[in-house]
Amino acid sequence: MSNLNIYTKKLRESSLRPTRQRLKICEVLFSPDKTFHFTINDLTKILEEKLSEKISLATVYNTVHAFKKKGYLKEISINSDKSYFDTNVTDHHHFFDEDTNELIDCGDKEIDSINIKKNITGKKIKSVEVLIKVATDNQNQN
Amino acid sequence: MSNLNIYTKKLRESSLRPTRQRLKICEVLFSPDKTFHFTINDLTKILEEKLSEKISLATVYNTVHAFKKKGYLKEISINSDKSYFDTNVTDHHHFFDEDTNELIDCGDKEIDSINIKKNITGKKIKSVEVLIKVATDNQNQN
DNA sequence: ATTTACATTAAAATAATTCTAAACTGTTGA
DNA sequence: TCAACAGTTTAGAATTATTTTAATGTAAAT
Ligand SMILES: [Mn+2]
Ligand SMILES: [Mn+2]
Ligand SMILES: [Zn+2]
Ligand SMILES: [Zn+2]
Repeated sequence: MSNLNIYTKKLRESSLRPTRQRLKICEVLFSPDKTFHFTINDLTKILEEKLSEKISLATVYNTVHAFKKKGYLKEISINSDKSYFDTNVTDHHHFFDEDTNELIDCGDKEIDSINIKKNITGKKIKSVEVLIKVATDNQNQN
Repeated sequence: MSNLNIYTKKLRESSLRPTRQRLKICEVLFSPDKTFHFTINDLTKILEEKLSEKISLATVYNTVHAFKKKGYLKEISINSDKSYFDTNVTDHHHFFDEDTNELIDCGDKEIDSINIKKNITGKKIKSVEVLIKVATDNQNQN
């Protein structure tokens, strides 16, 4: 199946029509051979570079959220003013480099599986994420 | 030592003078026998209820951030528009109830200790946090 | 008591995100 | 084929959390 068909399928499955703008977003998100992390701002900058015509912020937000809802993108929990997204939607954890504000994958094999002994009555576990914050070892003396 | 002296000490150690407003914030944060989670908005509402005089939002933000920097408060990573803080500054993990937007502690004993087999060269681990998102088991059919 | 440094505050600024409403385009069925 | 409809794009406005500003007030040092 051609990339274009793959993108169209993903869009249709997300209840979105395959428009010019959305196909361009797909190309940026899903054609690289490596998965990656991005903010809406990152994605918009990449799109502006690759694209002759402008693409509106609202369209980027809408499309990313639709993909997230469908499970084609994942949002990462970080205390930050902006949201981070991940094209790697498999279960995995993250390092967050506080110096560079960069997310780094931590595969399932690099961390022992999390065993939770408590449960919340009436509630089901939707996700379990480990976030490991790292920084250069400056002994941060207040 | 009286509560008042404890608050004054915490403030001084955070390089803050013990003013009327800040002592009130301390009372709300540090007098309950149980630790709790809050947003700036929560805290402001509590203060408004307890207080005759108004306290400015800027003061709440400044004081909370100073306490966080000193380690008297902890910020919790959640994908949300607002920041969550915790008066429990010991190492522990969290459940986040997506229905109610409520944080629930998950003590160290309720989760096996996290063993990380990977490290980032030149970087030191600052924190390891597990966030378990839960929700009522509605089978969320897109 | 006077001086100084720090604090409080209302209001403005900033920044991420969402909403609005008008113009546009893909899709469908007559 | 093509009108009609439903969904889409967009610029800009609105919203919301947070930070900054700058004028005024207060704690602490002398
Ligand atoms: Mn923040
Ligand atoms: Mn968000
Ligand atoms: Zn990742
Ligand atoms: Zn907690």
